[in-house]
Amino acid sequence: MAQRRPSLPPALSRGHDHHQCVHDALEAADQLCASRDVRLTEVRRRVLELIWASHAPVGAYAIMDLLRGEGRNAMPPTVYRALDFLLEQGLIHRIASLNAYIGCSHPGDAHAMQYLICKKCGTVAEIDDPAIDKAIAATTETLGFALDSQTVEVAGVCRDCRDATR
Amino acid sequence: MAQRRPSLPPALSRGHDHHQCVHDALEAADQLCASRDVRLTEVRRRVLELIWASHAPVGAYAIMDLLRGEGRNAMPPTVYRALDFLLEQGLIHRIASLNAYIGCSHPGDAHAMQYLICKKCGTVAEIDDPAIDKAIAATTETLGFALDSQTVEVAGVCRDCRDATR
DNA sequence: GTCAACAGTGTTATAATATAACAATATAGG
DNA sequence: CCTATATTGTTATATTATAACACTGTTGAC
Repeated sequence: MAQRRPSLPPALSRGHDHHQCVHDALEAADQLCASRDVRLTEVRRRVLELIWASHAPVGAYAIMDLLRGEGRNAMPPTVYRALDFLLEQGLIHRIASLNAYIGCSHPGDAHAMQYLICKKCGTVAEIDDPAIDKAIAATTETLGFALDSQTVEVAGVCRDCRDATR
Repeated sequence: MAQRRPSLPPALSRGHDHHQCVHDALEAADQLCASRDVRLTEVRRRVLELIWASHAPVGAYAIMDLLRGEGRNAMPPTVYRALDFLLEQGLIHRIASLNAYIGCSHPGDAHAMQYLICKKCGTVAEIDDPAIDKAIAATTETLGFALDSQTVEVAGVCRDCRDATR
């Protein structure tokens, strides 16, 4: 039974209340931007909301199409500027291997960038495993490499998708 | 003194015999392809050699320009096909965060994809740290995530570049 | 309030990376 | 040699991202 299993990140928990996810993310974004005295304008907020529409990463041009579907005359720079802002503020992350963007599940907190990417359902779950972090820090230390940032992208099949094919 | 320091991957060892690197890589590629009964054609071999020209990753279009400089009339598909072949055979890797390609330093061996990317000199060193590997395997296991492939891209400044600015 | 300074957005054009589709050629095996 | 298949050539186009400059809205000094 699901509740007996190790606790999953919301993204990997099929039955989770996603409406709550989105609500929390926007709330957190509002507060974070307020506290930093930066402006979460309408375009930026809407882009963030569209990205949070699912836990699968969304491409910049997909976002653009969604904005256009809403009657906005969005051109690439509009979208990329919003994405740049959200990236800078740590509200979203870019998944390099997919050229796509996902909402950050714990903005404001310092954290490594570690992602589990399900090849079946497309979901990307952000995890924060100190052991991975430490292992990387230890190795770079040994090699005299000054670590700035690290990204771990793990591709595979999530539990729900494995269960579904049984 | 360099010789007293922990041993570095060749890519991060400024004084290393790079001609030897290239030679070894091509030799290994020849043997690997022969043993697998696949053809390391002239284009493919030349692309591999161009990628090995440095330990910094090279973009597909840069390779194309180099081929053209040699009188070949290379178009994008030519380059991408060669890259696809080399990727399939594990002779090169793609650095997703840079959209660029580097030679694999131990083709044929099963290995994780772990890269140290120096922001100063552009060098990318492939490392193989079992601790990182294990930490990732442990976490995915816990979450019921079936691991297919993993990429670790660490950005920072390599030892030589740090030393150089002192 | 008004105006200047700056942040944000609109708009046009283009750069950089990658693939589709089909024709031509080279290679290996019968 | 000849056919099947792998490889390469060629043209066109898709996808992702940025440059450059004009316009608009917001904020703070006065």
